[in-house]
Amino acid sequence: MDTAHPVIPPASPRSHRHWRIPKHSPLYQQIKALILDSLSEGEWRPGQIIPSELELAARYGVSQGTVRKAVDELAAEHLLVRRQGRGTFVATHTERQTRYRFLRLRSDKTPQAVQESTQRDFISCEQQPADAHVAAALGLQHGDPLLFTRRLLRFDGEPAILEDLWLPLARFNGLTAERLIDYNGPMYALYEAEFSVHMVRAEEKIRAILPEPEAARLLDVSTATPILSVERVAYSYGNTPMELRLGLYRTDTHHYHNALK
Amino acid sequence: MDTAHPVIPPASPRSHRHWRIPKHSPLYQQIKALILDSLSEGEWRPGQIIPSELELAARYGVSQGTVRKAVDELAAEHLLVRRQGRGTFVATHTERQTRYRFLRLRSDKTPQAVQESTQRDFISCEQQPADAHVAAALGLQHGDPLLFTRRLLRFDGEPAILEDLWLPLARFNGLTAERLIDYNGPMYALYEAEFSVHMVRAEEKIRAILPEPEAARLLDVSTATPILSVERVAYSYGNTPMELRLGLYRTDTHHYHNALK
DNA sequence: CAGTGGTCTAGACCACACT
DNA sequence: GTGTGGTCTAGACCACTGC
Repeated sequence: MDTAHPVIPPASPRSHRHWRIPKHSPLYQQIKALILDSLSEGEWRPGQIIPSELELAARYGVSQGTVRKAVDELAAEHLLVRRQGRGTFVATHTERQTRYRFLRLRSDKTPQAVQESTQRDFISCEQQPADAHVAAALGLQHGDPLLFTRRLLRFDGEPAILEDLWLPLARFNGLTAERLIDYNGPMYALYEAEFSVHMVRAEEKIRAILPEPEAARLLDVSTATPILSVERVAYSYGNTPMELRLGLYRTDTHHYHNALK
Repeated sequence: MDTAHPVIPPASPRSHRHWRIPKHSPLYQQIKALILDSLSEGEWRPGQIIPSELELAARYGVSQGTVRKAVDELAAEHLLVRRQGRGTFVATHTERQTRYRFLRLRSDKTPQAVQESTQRDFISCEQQPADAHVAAALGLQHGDPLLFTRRLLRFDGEPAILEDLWLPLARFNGLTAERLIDYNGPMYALYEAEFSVHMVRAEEKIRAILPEPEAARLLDVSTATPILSVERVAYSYGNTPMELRLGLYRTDTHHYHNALK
């Protein structure tokens, strides 16, 4: 087996080590970092199975327990998914369970369940240069090419979210407006399937605002109806910002649900 | 040593076990539940040290590794805090790090840091019977006695939050209005110090609203300024709801920050 | 120095899934 | 049955804290 990323000297694996481990960081953290590298470099793609714990242990020249601790943490961070008896898989946003992981808007009537019938209407979808604000949020240069999209999301037919979305074209290989136009589904699933981009985490800034006339019209409310403004930056593996969203949420019929831990 | 909660027969600890473990749930989960019991029964109070891993292992008749896994999970859930070389402690809301764990409002100017200078003005503080809404949220009977409090929080002198708060008197032993009136600090710290009530988690419903004239006046905004409405139920150890809050957050100068993982 | 949590290993066995 | 992750144990050593 090719030891692609030797943490440690090529290494008699079986016997106790008597040479010093370079005590920079714990071994399992180094293993975690190596697995993360393989993820961000695309060695294992979203949805795919990764090598078994014993294989990884052999590959990195450490014990199964050490690999286990590394994988445990990556699973806790939702980067990997363990399935007993089957193996360990690269996490996805496509499964039922994780499909709407970042969507916090709930209906006032059925506060428990996640939205079932979601309808998406594209309002516009075009290439744009980055203005100062978007460039700052996404770590780009002023004027860098973006794909801009505006969509209206309806829950059970009722307008619920008006969402603007900016994607840096340089980070989505082969993305075009046409590609998105007739896609109807969660964006994060598309990113994974078409561009091997997996969103790991996101940060939101939430405010109460009054909508512009155009937004009010689309959301089917008056301009005097307060609206929740949700600005989100989503990050991929290396803490690289990949997407900026500005969502306008109707909270007269819905609410934003947050669990504090 | 008194084995107060024997998971398993009193137990020859040293030799390998050959009797069957009743495979209801993993051993470490049972240990976790026992530790949780000791926490909710007050055997170890907030801030106090709990027995060492080896002591717990002896007490429950399991290996150190099993105790470790149980404690690891409780630490991940912020119920315990591990300190290398010192011991394991019952988590508190009083430490610098965890002081404002549930407060998500950030200044637009200094989005990173947590609020430094917070001033609290009590507006009212009185006993009340529970109405239908509060009773439902806190799992009480209609009419059960509550302590109601309204406070205005200022950040750097500027009004930022107007907060209503309901506490079930039956669950706060010896709580009186007088006790709160001249207290100036985070509520959760007071609950721990005075009533041994530790908040473990909370759930929030967030909406955009227009404020009533009275609220607008106190927050020093017009009644046409949209305000963030944050309804929070906070839970103690046994998922017991202990507190209902209704916060009105100014988001013209601040924003609600949320990290999605 | 002794005592604590933190890391690492090795090996046994269990529970589950696929074939 | 074989192979996977999940649990449990035992023991060695490391890193930190406080006496």
